[in-house]
Amino acid sequence: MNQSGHIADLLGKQGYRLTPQRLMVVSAIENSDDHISAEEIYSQVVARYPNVNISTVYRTLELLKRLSLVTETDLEGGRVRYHPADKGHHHHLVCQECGAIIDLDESLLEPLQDALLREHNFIADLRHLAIHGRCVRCGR
Amino acid sequence: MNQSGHIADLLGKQGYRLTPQRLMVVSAIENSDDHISAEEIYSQVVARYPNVNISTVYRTLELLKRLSLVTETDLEGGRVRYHPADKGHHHHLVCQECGAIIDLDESLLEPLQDALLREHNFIADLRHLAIHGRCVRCGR
DNA sequence: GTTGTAAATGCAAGTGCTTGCATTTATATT
DNA sequence: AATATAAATGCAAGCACTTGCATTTACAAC
Repeated sequence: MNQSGHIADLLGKQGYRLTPQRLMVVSAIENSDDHISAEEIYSQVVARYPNVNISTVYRTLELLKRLSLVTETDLEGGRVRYHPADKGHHHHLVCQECGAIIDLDESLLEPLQDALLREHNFIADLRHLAIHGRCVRCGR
Repeated sequence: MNQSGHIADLLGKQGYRLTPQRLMVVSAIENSDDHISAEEIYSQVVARYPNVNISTVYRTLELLKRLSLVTETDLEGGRVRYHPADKGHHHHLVCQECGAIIDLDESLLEPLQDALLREHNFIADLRHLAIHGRCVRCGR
C-alpha cells in the first residue's frame, strides 16, 4: 500500500513538482526501515542520479517537514535523522554518557502536551522528541 | 556576591586553570542579563583580548555545560544561547510561525521527569528546554 | 507537440560549531 | 625565582547544514 509512495501522491496533490530528485529522496526515506540521515539519503540518491546536489536533499527534507510528512530527531547531536511521519510518532531517551537509545511511547508526553495547551494555549510539536540525560547504568 | 565570579571559583577549586580567556568568557555569561550566544561572548572577549579564538569560547562553553555551570537552549534553531545555571532553570515555548518566546516554569516538566525516572530509570536532563510549536495567535 | 513560467535545482560561498595538532602557559614543585 | 609538565589555546581544516543567485525543468495552457 505504501508501494509506489503515498508521500509522492500527497506532494503532487498539493501542487508540488514531482522532480526525479524529490521522488528519490522520498523513496529513500520510505524504504529506510529506521531513522535515516541526510547524508545517507544523499548517497543513495547519488548512486542512481549522479548529479544531485546535497542542498536539494536538504531542501526536500525541509519541505517534507513543513508538510508534516516526515519528522526529524536529533539522536546524535550534530546530525539529525528523518523518519516518515505515518510510521508512528515515538520518542527517544538518549543517554549522554553511553549513547544508549531507549524508545519511548508517545503517550508519556500527552499530559505535558495537554498542560501546555491548557495553561499557555500553545500547540506543542512533540512528535519525535529526543530527551537527553542519563540511563540506569550511567546515572550515578 | 556574584561580584568576582563564583563560577570562576568553582572552576579553580575543581582544578581547572583560570586562564584569562576562560575568565572573560565566564564573566561575559555572568554579566549578561539574559541568554547570550557564543558569537556575542566572543565579540565581548575579543574587544579586550584581541587574540582569543572562537574555538576557545566554544571549548569553555563545553566545559561549563559539562560541569552544569551553564545551561544551553536552542531558541532560534541553528544558534544556541547560554545562561548561568544558578540563575534559575526555566523553559521556553518557541512559536515556529512568528518566533514568539513564552517563558515556562520548571514545575510543568516535573511530572514528565518523574515518569521517566519511574518507568524507564532515566534521569532526564530537562534544565532549560525549548519546546517548539505554535502559539495562540498562530495555531489554527 | 510547443511554449511560457514559476518552481526547483546546482553551484559556490557562508554559518555555526568541532577537531587534530603544534605551540603556549597556568600551576605545582623545587 | 626557575623549571617541568599537563592542560589550554590558536590555527586551519572539516562537518552538517543553509542561502543567494543564475540556470534548468515540470507542468499548465495553448
